[in-house]
Amino acid sequence: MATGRNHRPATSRSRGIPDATVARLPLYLRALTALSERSVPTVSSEELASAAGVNSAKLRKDFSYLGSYGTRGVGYDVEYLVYQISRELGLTQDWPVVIVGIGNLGAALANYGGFASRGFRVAALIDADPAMAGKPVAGIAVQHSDELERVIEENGVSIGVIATPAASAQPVADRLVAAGVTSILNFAPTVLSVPEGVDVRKVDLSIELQILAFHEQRKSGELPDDGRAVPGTDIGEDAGGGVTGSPVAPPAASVTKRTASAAPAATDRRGDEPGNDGDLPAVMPA
Amino acid sequence: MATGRNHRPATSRSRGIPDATVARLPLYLRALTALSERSVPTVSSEELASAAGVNSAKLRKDFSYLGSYGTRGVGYDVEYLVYQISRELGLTQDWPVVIVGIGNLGAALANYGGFASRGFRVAALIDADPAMAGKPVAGIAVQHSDELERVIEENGVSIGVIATPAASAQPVADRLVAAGVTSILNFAPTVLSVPEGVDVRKVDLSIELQILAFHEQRKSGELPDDGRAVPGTDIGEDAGGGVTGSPVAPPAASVTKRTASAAPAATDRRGDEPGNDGDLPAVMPA
DNA sequence: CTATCTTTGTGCACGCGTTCACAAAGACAT
DNA sequence: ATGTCTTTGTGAACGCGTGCACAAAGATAG
Ligand SMILES: NC(=O)c1ccc[n+]([C@@H]2O[C@H](COP(=O)([O-])OP(=O)(O)OC[C@H]3O[C@@H](n4cnc5c(N)ncnc54)[C@H](O)[C@@H]3O)[C@@H](O)[C@H]2O)c1
Ligand SMILES: NC(=O)c1ccc[n+]([C@@H]2O[C@H](COP(=O)([O-])OP(=O)(O)OC[C@H]3O[C@@H](n4cnc5c(N)ncnc54)[C@H](O)[C@@H]3O)[C@@H](O)[C@H]2O)c1
Repeated sequence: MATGRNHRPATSRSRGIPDATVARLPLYLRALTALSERSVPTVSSEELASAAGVNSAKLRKDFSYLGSYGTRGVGYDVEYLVYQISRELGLTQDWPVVIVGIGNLGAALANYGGFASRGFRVAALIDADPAMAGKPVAGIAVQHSDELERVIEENGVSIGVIATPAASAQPVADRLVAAGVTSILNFAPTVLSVPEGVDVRKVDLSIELQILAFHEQRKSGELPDDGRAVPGTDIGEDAGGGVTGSPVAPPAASVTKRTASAAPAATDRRGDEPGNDGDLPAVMPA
Repeated sequence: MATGRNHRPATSRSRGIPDATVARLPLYLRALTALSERSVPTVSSEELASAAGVNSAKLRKDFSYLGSYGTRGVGYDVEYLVYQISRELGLTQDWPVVIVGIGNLGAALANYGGFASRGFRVAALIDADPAMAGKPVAGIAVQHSDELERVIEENGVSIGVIATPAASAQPVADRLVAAGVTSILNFAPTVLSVPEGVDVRKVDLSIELQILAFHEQRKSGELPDDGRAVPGTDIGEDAGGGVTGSPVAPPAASVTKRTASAAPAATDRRGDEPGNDGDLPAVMPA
């Protein structure tokens, strides 16, 4: 999921390419680029789908939204398809990008080669720390936040990347938008509020890990139901596991007659067995 | 959101929580944690939904999968909900994690505080470069790849993070899986092939930017070649981004009578309008 | 030109996810 | 108790995305 979006007609897609398809185009493009470098002239939907890690029917349907670029009995012309997808994604033009917040992550992003190779050009690196100003990162001198608006306007930047601490993300986003940016890639763990017409996509490592943890818990616990899954991973016993600290207070009655509703909660759970309300020592958040 | 699903029969979710909901739980948890720190006792679905950037009806339905933890006429008990969601996500236990590939990105990840704050503990940092061995990154000494299997087994690691170059990703994934890892977060731009039962989530900056570029292109009104102009979105934008270079080579008839189909492609495109922002997952299962 | 084989393009059905809308639960006042 | 007001929990409708299955297009061989 991308962002904390709120605007969205929902029934607005009257002609465009489905969002799900757009999200896969870069995947196909990557696979096609690899084929192109090996001078492979054509590929079947089956081969390409396999390389991209998707279902071949899905791939064909995706391409059908772009038009009929394949040849029955043969497959797709690699070079031609690379061009068509690039064009559709808007990669046939140069996209200047600004990265705001040149800390650990921002610096890594600035050094990332995947930028330039796809038509994205780092127009500027911005940081609020005066001590950073002038320092070269990835061959580009970091500029102070004061330069933000000027840089955006002078370079016609429409895409901004936020890699500042969470607390600064919204203010930075506001400035980016005010200066003309209409697309933001946010790495800070916060929900950004932006005006209609501005796209925000977010990348949150913490969320990804939590999703993995959820599934991991099911695997080890083996109980699909309500979960008081128990540790003891399948693999070699976990020494490190176990209860460490106890940042979070156990359920317990914190307010009102919560105590009552804690047990009765079993009344609604679908197929699960009652009497659980499992209470394990809590370890976590902050 | 969570769209492309591959393994995980989808139907196997039996009485489980929908994937889309699982993906949002961390979002709710973050918002709730913030409220908790401000000692707010209860929240209504409306308030919390707003803080998490989602629709209130969706939030209520999401919570309904966990059970009936709200009180009509009042809302949800913050502390209680924090605990329930943490438990459901498996955050009440400690998850040791290994990061493989301590380069620009790997080092940034190692320094990321969002790890520990959610119950994830960096058990080890692994890199193939002998020169890196022993060097401390984020307070932890980097270990050579040879130690990979031992570290995983000794710590009962079940979650691995790959931050190596694309070419090394698959081999690293194979070793992780062979050693017992069953969940992988992949930052390398490659499709990983893993056995059934192993979850892989990927984060690809390049793909995110390309998706943004797609929408950005629509906003600026011109659909190169085949498509004609589209009504401007809203924000009086300045066609941001001056067209500079042309990263991608033009079509050119490379095979057969391709030249003909270039124009006729207009036959299928219907009319559409922009405005929609795909809320697809920034990260998809792979 | 006809037959056969390959692979695309897509109609169709199905299931997940989103959203609306409202009955009912409970808080609170009288 | 009874009534009013607030907010949850969820039934139901709907749209999107997925994947099957196959007719048709085109290549290729005879
Ligand atoms: N490091 C990671 O792997 C990682 C992973 C996921 C998310 N994040 C998130 O990314 C963000 C950055 O992480 P980091 O590890 O690089 O942090 P960091 O502290 O190393 O860097 C933050 C940088 O932002 C600058 N900054 C602060 N306020 C600013 C402002 N208003 N304008 C411009 N610059 C400003 C600071 O000077 C600093 O250089 C954080 O929100 C973090 O939660 C980081
Ligand atoms: N830097 C970014 O912002 C960014 C963004 C998106 C994706 N990525 C991807 O993340 C990966 C890492 O990027 P980076 O900028 O940190 O690269 P990098 O070259 O700085 O670091 C890669 C590290 O991996 C190590 N390595 C190589 N092969 C290995 C192996 N087989 N086992 C263990 N370690 C090995 C190298 O020694 C090096 O330290 C790349 O695949 C890149 O495409 C990076």
